[in-house]
Amino acid sequence: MQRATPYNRDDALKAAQDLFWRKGYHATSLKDLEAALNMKPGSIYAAFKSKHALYLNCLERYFQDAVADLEVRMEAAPSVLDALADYLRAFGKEHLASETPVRVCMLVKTALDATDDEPELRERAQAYLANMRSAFEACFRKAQAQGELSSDHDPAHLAVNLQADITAIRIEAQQTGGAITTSWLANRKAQDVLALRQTPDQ
Amino acid sequence: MQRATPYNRDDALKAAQDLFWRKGYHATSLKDLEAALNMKPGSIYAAFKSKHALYLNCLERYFQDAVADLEVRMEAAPSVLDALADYLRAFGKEHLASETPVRVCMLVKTALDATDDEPELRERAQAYLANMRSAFEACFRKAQAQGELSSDHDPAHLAVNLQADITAIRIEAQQTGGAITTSWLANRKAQDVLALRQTPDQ
DNA sequence: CTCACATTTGAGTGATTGCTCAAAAGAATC
DNA sequence: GATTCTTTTGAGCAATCACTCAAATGTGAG
Repeated sequence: MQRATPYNRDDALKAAQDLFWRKGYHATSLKDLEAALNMKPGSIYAAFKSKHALYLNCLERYFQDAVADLEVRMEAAPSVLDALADYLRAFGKEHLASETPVRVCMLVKTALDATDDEPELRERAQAYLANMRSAFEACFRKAQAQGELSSDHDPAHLAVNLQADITAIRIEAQQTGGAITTSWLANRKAQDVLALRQTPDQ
Repeated sequence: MQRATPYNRDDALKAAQDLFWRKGYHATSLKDLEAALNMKPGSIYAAFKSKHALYLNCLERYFQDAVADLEVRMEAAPSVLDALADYLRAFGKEHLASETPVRVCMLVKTALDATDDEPELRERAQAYLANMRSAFEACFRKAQAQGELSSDHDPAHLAVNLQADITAIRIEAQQTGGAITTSWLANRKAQDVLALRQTPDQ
């Protein structure tokens, strides 16, 4: 009986997240996970307790990555609206083979896929999505504070709209596999964001 | 051994479609189907051959209903753009308990949920979605023919955008269960459609 | 009523599901 | 090197999966 090198928790979570993201909760079997994590069932359960708990762990990881990505983008950009427009356009870009292809947000996919048998999956996904929405709302508030966005607009509403546009672009991206229609759609939605900018002192 | 009354194929398909639509392909077991269709496994397989084939049958049914619904709406409306705007707003309306609640389009859900193990499900769903997109494109062409829409716009692009907006509204509707944010979003996207209308003889 | 046919039945198929646990293997301490 | 502790192993668990088929039951023709 040979022993594998002790598992690396972060590598395992990353692999599990990618697998769950691609196949969804129900279609992913423990056999699949064993292969992806290179771990035997006993090790998986010792480390993550259950398939359910492992999924929740991956979901949280995904969410935190998403929040971090948005924060980095916002800090680096001088203009909020430009940053959001770039954010949208990024989903429309064809990705190289080495990168992760653009897929539907794992939070959205989870919320859609979860059945009444696992209410916790849906609830957590929706909670994370609400959190992301608040982050977008904060972006628009910042744009207002910087005089880039008229105070006539409701940041909460704009956040709803932005999240909807992102979801739509990503669905288009996943289904077409990065065709030109996706980049066109992303550009169009990005223009909608930029059109919010108020012409100064008019 | 008692015998049930012979099954009604259309009723059974309707029940199966609703169940598949709600739970998705993987999460729906034959036990679930037996209960929903009130049929024993043998009868189900005699009538529909397999779970896979039954799902494809339901998907086609769903698609044909969707096409028929759009056609009815377009025939009844004097203005194409008004009809499309109404179409969008309809997804934002809170539905009464007796009606089917607004859910994510079954075609989209199928395309997202399908794994590489069942490529046919994904392919068929995407083919139906492409067909719907063509129908939207035809609507915009009709609007151009009627002078309601400037010929500057590309109907194919507008169709992509419209389909994206519909998907986004329905996702919002399903997740919030028909909250006011959904109707707000639907109204906003409807306004985008109406904004395409060219002011005559300007 | 009798017989031939069509349809439903439901126990049961092998395969797979998520998951467990006693034993084996390495690491750490003395 | 002996002992203790931690971690991995993988055969195997009960339950469920999609699915089958011989027998039971209804239906229609003569």
